Amino acid sequence: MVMQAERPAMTPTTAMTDGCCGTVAAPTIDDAQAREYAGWFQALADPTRVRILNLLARNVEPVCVCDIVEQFPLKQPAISHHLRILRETCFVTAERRGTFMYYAINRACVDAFPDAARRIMGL
Amino acid sequence: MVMQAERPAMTPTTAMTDGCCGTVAAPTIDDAQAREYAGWFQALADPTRVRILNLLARNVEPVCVCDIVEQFPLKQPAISHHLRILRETCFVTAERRGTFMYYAINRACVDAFPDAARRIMGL
DNA sequence: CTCATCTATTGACATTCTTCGATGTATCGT
DNA sequence: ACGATACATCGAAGAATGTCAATAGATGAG
Repeated sequence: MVMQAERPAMTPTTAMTDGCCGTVAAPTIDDAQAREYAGWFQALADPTRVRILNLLARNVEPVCVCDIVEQFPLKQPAISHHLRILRETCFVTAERRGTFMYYAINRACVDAFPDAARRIMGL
Repeated sequence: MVMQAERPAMTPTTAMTDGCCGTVAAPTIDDAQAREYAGWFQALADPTRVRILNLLARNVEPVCVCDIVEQFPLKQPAISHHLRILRETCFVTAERRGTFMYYAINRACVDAFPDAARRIMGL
């Protein structure tokens, strides 16, 4: 007969669940919430979107698409695509002025961002 | 002859660059740094990884892979894959104890995370 | 050494993402 | 109404990602 390898003891924590070889605190984030957070991170998981958001953060006044396109080596449809993703995750807002679309950072959403990090990683 | 549409005036900001129709502050994050930040966000852009990180954050003591596998509806190779991504982005650390691998949150890296958000979005 | 256990890696497959060119839509000026 | 400009959307190609089954590597017991 072969013995199961012994695991060192662990200090107790709250909200325990039985593990295959010990006792471990389960995650506090359910799958739905994890998907939401992952979606937010996903929106920032592209260098172009990071830089677009940084550009908008540095401009108090909204910025039009043509001005954004000029700052990147990408064509207008690609920039528009990235702006849409940032809009759909509420990181930026869009506003029409004549034929121009003006994008601005959405402080309400961006300021709430660190809370997610805190809830996930317990910062 | 067709006139170019007029754009409303914008308030001056620092570090100006000429835009197609106005003046806009350029991003302060270069492409290399944006790629690094995007890589960090990419590592968190999956619900399973978010929950794994949350699980590890809630356990002061390192947790072995089998205990992690038990908390998710995924097979061990998939969990191992996610752990590797979290390890390569320095969010977690790994340590061997016998045949078991123990994973723990990497506070040094996680605590530095909000700084990135601040640098990008000027929080 | 040999076997059993725990974890990592590989290969394959489906899905999603990024980008582009082409086209559609909205708005303004004439 | 017409044409021009600014932006969004569509369709497609190539790359990257997530998952599993199968396999390989590492470690400890006997």
